[in-house]
Amino acid sequence: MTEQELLRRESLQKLRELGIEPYPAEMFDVTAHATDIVTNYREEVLEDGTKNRLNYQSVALAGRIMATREAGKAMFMNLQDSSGRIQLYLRRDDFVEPIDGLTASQPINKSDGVTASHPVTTTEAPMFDTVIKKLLDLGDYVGVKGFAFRTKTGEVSVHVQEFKFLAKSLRPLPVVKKDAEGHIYDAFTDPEQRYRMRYVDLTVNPEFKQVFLKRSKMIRTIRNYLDELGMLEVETPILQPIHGGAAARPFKTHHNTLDMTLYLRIANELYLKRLIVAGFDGVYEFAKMFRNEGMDRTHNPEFTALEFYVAYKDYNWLMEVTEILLERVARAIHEEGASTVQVGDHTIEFAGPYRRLTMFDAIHQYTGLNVETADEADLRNYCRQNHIEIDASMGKAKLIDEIFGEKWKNT
RNA sequence: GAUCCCGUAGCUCAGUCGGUAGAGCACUUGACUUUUAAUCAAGGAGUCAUGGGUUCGAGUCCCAUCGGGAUCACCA
Repeated sequence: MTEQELLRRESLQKLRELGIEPYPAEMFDVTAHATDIVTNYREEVLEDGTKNRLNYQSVALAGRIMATREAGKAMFMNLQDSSGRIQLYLRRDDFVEPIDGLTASQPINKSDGVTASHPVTTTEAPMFDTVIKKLLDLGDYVGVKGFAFRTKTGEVSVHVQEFKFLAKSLRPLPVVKKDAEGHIYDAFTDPEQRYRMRYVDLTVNPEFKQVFLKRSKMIRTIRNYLDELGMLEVETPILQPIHGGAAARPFKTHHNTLDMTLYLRIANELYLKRLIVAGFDGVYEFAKMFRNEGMDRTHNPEFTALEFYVAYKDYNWLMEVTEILLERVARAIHEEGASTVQVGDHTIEFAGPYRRLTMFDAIHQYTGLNVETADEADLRNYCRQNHIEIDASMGKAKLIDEIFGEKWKNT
């Protein structure tokens, strides 16, 4: 264990000795979220200059402590909950109640110069001095109760009156800091770490939650549309005795009771088609597929695919459905319902109608090659000249497919 | 699968010509009652991915292995 992990276990132990449960089982009733308060907090300035706080005067928030700043007998923290971050303000004077088992720390001997505006108390504040200042670590889950206000530097904050541990964090979190100009320090950027420890990535880079939210919206939009078209959502076998429906290397496993080899599906196509044969007019499935092949950022050994199959329709119908589906998905992931998506320097318009052309026309238009009049030898020649890999087994149709794949899909 | 690059403190990184292992943040101790990359003072923290080689001496040079990244090929 690292030094920090040992220290955190020590603070855990000390909390328990003080009778403070670091992992309470009872519910903490959350009544507000960080972003709502920051966005909607209101206050008015009265004629005599005093401020009147208008809302969020009794709130309870829960989240993780991501940063602390000590300022003498006050303390600032950043609390991060599912909505975002908000600053907490804690004052020593608010935590003067004794704690069983925690006796006299050093008396405060700075009481000589007490001023009226800052009534420094000589009372002990064990909750503040020991528990919050010493035994709290970055990353701890806490619940706080208090009221919203605006600090003199203008930041909407929560003045904490009650502080409770909800779950002590035993491992240090990468600390990402951002300065006033937006420069990011100590960013958690290692792609390996980010992919394998998504829970850490999402904690310290919460903006990536957007990816999860958008994915969920996309799936829900597709599901709603296909349901609207009268299709039935189904689930088909993942463990298959014969891995059909695609050409890919499968993961292999063994069923003990049946004593037989099974494969994780590489496709669900054949089972969906059987359901059409069985009499359903339309079926679809969001299906995890498993392919035991080379992987990179865009090729996951377990990836999710959507397939749908319908009876009595044709490709014209499918083109229309595809247009509508893609446009709906594009609009769904934008707050303002935009149908365009920015990819690098390109803006892609997902709203239909899309240009429609045949495979032959597409090839002709983008390569000048007329595959309709060309014979097999012509096609082979073209492939050789354009460095398209082919082999002797390929016939005319396959050669056209290869040319299309190389020249059109990449355009 | 091919080529190139990377692996040093919890995090992000520096480390010159081969000569005692460095910085910021995080952590520990202390000061500070509206701070915000808080600040100030002091301190602790490392099997330099692993194994081998060259050398008086290797984080540094060479070889191998492992892990990762980028590009290309293939696939979705």
